[in-house]
Amino acid sequence: MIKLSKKIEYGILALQYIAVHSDKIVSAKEISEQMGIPYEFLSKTLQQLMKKGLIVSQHGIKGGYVLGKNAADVTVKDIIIALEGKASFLDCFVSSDGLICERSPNCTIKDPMEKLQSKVMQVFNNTTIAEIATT
Amino acid sequence: MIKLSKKIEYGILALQYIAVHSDKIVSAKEISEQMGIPYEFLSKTLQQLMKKGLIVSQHGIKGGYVLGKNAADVTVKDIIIALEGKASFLDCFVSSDGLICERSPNCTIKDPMEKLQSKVMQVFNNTTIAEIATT
DNA sequence: TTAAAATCGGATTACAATAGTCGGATTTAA
DNA sequence: TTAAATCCGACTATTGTAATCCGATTTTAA
Ligand code: FES
Ligand code: FES
Repeated sequence: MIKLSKKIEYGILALQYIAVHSDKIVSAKEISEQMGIPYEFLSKTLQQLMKKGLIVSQHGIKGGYVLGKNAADVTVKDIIIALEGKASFLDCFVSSDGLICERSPNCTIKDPMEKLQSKVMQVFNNTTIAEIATT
Repeated sequence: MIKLSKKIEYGILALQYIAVHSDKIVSAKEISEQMGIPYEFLSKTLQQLMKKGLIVSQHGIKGGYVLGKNAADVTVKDIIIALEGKASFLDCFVSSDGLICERSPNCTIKDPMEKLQSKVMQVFNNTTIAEIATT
């Protein structure tokens, strides 16, 4: 299905929460409770976002997370890539890893599908956490 | 993952093939062989498209499929809905079935996400089989 | 110095969706 | 009457998602 995964959903909710409460450090526990997200799963998601630099972590008691970059510079596409590694519609369109579809040489839908994909990615790339946090 | 399912991929490939060969009736077997799609799975997919009127079937020997409507009037969104029932990003955004997300009453991402979704759906709705078949 | 509260991270499990298969019934042209 | 096709339900296999478990490490503060 053309559906955003729970992980993406949680990631957006968390980033939005962190952006809204940018005056303090927020813990995974706080986000989990306030947003109704399973704690362990959320922790994993936050750790991934941290590794990609979207948020910065503070260890130890009184620790938690703050944004790693300006909310206006974090797009939904960034979040998807941070949490799922890539954002592409068809496996054969991921040119980076050496995947070659058996239809590839003379595929009849490749070009139009790539166009479609790039249009959708533009949409994802034009929606930022700042927008989501203020709307 | 934000990925089109094989079923959608096969559906697009098949519809495009049928559109290109609109001078004749094409069988599931022909599409299967020409496009490299598992026959049984493709058959199921074609039957679904038939039920939704995107293609018309002809029983018996010398049977097969032709388009059920003008190729310019069949969008990628139509195909997704025909094969997966709906096209939506988050379960809580499917207002038709009575799903209510526990965050729903005062959800902080609902509005911006709905906007995002409608933009993406516009893209899907602006790409037709006619375009895919001729590009 | 010690305890508490937090992040970190690997491994594992449970569940759901996708992808594909099988067997048989029905239709239709030759 | 036979062959080639659609039709249809049930089934299986595989993958991906979602969630959990357990322990280690870091840091603050009493
Ligand atoms: S290249 Fe794989 S379907 Fe076109
Ligand atoms: S209504 Fe479900 S996440 Fe917003």
